[in-house]
Amino acid sequence: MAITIKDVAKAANVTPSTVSRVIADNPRISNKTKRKVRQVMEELGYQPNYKARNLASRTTQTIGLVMPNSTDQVFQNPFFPEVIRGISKMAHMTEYAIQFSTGETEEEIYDGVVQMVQSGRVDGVILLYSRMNDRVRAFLEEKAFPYTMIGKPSYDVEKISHVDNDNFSAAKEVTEYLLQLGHTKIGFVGGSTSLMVTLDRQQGYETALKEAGIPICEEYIVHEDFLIEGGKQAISELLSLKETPTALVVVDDLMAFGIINTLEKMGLRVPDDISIVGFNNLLLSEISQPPLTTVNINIFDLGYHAAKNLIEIINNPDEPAKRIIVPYQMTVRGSCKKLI
Amino acid sequence: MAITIKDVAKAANVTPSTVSRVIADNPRISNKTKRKVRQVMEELGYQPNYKARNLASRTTQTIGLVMPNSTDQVFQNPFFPEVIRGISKMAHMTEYAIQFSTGETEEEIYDGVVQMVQSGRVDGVILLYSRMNDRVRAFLEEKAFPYTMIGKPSYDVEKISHVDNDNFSAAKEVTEYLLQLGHTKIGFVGGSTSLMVTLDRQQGYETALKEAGIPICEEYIVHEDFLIEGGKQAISELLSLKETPTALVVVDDLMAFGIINTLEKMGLRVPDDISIVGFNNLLLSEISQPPLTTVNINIFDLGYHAAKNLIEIINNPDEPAKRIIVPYQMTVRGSCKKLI
DNA sequence: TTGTACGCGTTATCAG
DNA sequence: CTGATAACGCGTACAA
Repeated sequence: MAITIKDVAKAANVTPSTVSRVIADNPRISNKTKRKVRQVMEELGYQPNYKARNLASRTTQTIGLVMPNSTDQVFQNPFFPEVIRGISKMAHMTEYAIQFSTGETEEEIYDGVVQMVQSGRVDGVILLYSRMNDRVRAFLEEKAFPYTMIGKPSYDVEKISHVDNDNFSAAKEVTEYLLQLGHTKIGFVGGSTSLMVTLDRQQGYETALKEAGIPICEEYIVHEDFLIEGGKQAISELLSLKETPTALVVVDDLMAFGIINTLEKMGLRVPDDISIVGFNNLLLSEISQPPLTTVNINIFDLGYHAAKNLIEIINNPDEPAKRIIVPYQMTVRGSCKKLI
Repeated sequence: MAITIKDVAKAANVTPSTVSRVIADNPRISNKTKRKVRQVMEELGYQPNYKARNLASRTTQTIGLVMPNSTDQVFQNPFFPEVIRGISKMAHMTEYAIQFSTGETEEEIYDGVVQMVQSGRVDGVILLYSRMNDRVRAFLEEKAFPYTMIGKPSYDVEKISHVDNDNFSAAKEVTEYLLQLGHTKIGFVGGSTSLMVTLDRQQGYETALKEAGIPICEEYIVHEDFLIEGGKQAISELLSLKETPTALVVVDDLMAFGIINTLEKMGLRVPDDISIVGFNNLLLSEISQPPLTTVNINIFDLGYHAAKNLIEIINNPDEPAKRIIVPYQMTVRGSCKKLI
């Protein structure tokens, strides 16, 4: 049996409650007592028992992470390790533990979150995505359980704290960049249309075209659920058009890789035959062939601020919702070329 | 206040202990009572409180995951999402939760694990790596705390359950493949020499050469801690030799990408000027230019079996240690060429 | 500034 | 088969 608060109390000639107060650094305990108790704790190698602590204090000091479903390849995106690294950083600083939702299908994940929340395994939850008609979010909302998300909420944007990039502006900016290079036949390759990030970027893309007086061509806009495979699929659709685009805005670097690969198999070259802009700035984007012009969305910061946000919500449930916009940087490399 | 076991007991006209037994599906409770209690639980929407449950039962039903330190880029390796997916699968099936160690530096991680273990946040731990002189392992060992690891233990191989590939044979096989293609000047690019996976693969490489009667050239063996950056570094070292190798065995696909990128910048082509074999078979390896010949190590299975292993250990601490070897497949693609 | 007494929601032990 | 009763280890009003 590990050593408990009672053992410490006995050894320090005080009562358990005093020890408890020392742990909490209660100001009403004399420094002398604190010193003595702490010394005893040190000597005995005492570690508070979280199971008991949590029961008594009704908190867990842990935050739950919810991923999109892992059956699709989304999960293999280096995006996730990187957000988690950001979350982990903040969690460590604030002494929160991190718990993962398990489950592969949407159904399983939903059940997992319900379980996690109802049984009191976590104090709050971060959704690592934002999509329309999300049952998980609906559940959290209904329970009024503390949560935040990475991405723009699909409704009640003002009512819930979240962390996001300005995806509209980012997409508009890259599209304008392609316009400046002389491209007018610009395509857009998005992910699932239920993801907010797809919608925002598409709007930015469309707005840039409109402002340039270029009509939007529906055929130039395709959506794919998977990343690498989706990229392959997308480009074959686009190339089957009578007038093929000369440039593409692609919402994920992995998707862009899929596209570039397919193009090369067909004997087409990037950027000579077609220009491509991606999003995310993965480690690989710099060394790919050609190096990818992309938008660095600062994934680490997204995670870091999401964790910070959530912890604030947990500690202060009645504060107004906060929206954190993490800046992005367009990173010009070698996958775009002036149209001659 | 959520609804507790007492509420259920009252509504079902039984005592809390009976309800508890129904939850545990105790065989000594009559089916009639079980049915009644279960119905009441349903009606009231009762969910067991894990905080209390864990305190009373002295377990947590959660397993802890320990990563190598995240300051290096290792963490951006798609390897991790994939192992975690495997672990998550098994965890979900067995109703275990997953907790993550936080912390960036080795020191922080160590402290995090100590905390996790001492305060009773987890029932067992999976080390997602295996290295020499690992303080974390030493700690677990000393505490006799249930744990398993992915990779070969650096000592007491027979005494601890673990999940691994046969990295020796895999490396030997790919080296032999290069020999068959006519290469004799074959280099080896490994990760940190403190990682068991590096050592095993290096031995496989060396054994293949020895068996072919080719002397091992120390200069052809380089080690780098980082992945992509390391690849860049490694290749510039190798190219500075008077006699440069014509083929390389590289322990990680990401490293291979770094190498290929650097070569291309220098005007050298893979596989025309130099052949390369990687390890891991990431999603990207298939679509990279050229597509990478690599070893598929079945990362998902590694995670899946590690979780299974750990749970068995937790439930049966005295069983002998088990070693699970996950099969690998060499996947020939386009990054190797016959030497003329 | 410290001690007392009780509660947190379950499980486990011992009767019956 | 079921019911009391006592842990599990800690936090916290209330009292002193």
